[in-house]
Amino acid sequence: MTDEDAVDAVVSAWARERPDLDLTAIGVAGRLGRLSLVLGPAQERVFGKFGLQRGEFDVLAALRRSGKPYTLIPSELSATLMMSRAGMTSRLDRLEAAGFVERTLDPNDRRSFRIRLTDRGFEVVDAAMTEHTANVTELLSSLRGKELGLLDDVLRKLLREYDTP
Amino acid sequence: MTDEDAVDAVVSAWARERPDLDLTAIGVAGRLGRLSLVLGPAQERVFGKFGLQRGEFDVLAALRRSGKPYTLIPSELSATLMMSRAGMTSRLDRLEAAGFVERTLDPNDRRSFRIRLTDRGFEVVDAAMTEHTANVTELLSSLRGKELGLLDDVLRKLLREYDTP
DNA sequence: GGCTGATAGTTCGCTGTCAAACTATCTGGG
DNA sequence: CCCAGATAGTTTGACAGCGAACTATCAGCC
Repeated sequence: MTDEDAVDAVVSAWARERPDLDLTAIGVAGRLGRLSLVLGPAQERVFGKFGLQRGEFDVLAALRRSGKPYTLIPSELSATLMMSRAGMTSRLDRLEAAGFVERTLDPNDRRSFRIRLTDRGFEVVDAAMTEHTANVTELLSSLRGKELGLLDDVLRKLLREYDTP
Repeated sequence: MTDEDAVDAVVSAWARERPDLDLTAIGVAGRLGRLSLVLGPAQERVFGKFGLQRGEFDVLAALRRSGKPYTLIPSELSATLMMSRAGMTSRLDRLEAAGFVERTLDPNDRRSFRIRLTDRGFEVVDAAMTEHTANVTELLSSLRGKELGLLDDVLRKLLREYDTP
């Protein structure tokens, strides 16, 4: 025993104070929250090495994996990255100032732009992605093969509720 | 088939563009991130009904579940909630202004304070916790009994790496 | 064809958090 | 005892993100 972690301590404290509640789900939610609180900074450290923050990497990554010509529209970006358009504007400002993306006019829709990855952006995001992948693999390495797949399945099932309602 | 979700699409796009990478872990990390991006706001909605935001609820909850006399020290709070002390100062300012906590002097250490839940704070956090618990149970309700336990086990194993190094 | 509503992006004001600098207090070694 | 370093909390300055208001453009309907 003494295998109690921080979340177990929280749950058992609640069980003592609020025996009327069913806390089964609270423990899982607590672990999920705590995990992203730990995993987030652990990933940001890698991005920081390339002068990027998480959100900026996400933009470059979306452009990179879209394939040639590495071009997307701001509203596509803000939708797939689940953030506000206002936030996307300032992210793109930063990325453009850093020389990682270019804004060019969209001939079909003069309200919009085309965001294109520059050569410099391409190089940075590829290098960052290589290291990010290795880092995440390492971060999850305590799960042996089958467990990782199991976790993936459960998370997929959970996400299905929200991604495609 | 056609059971591809947003994360699958991201992973297969990466697989096409970067066949040199082992993307096994990226999918899991993506799902984890996306899940908290969805679950976060879903929980905040409940807290908002009580005039609280997530972080403020966390403080009140920590005080509440600590049991009588519902009193903790700021540095304890910032440590268990994994946030900076500067941030805790302003959270406590807000909570004190709202009448949910009180700052009283610590007779043993004049650098420090005792943060105590007021009666009003007690009522609010108890009501919020009741609803929060029901909400989280609902949010995770797509997982049938065994799966929930399974997820919990895997997350616990993963967290053990970081919580107690 | 021109008006109405929807859409794309930006600007503005606000807020929560952080890191670093600062003050006050405690503590342990000499 | 006292001084150096650690510790508790706050203040300050900076920043990313959000929602709402705004401008410009598109689309479709009569």
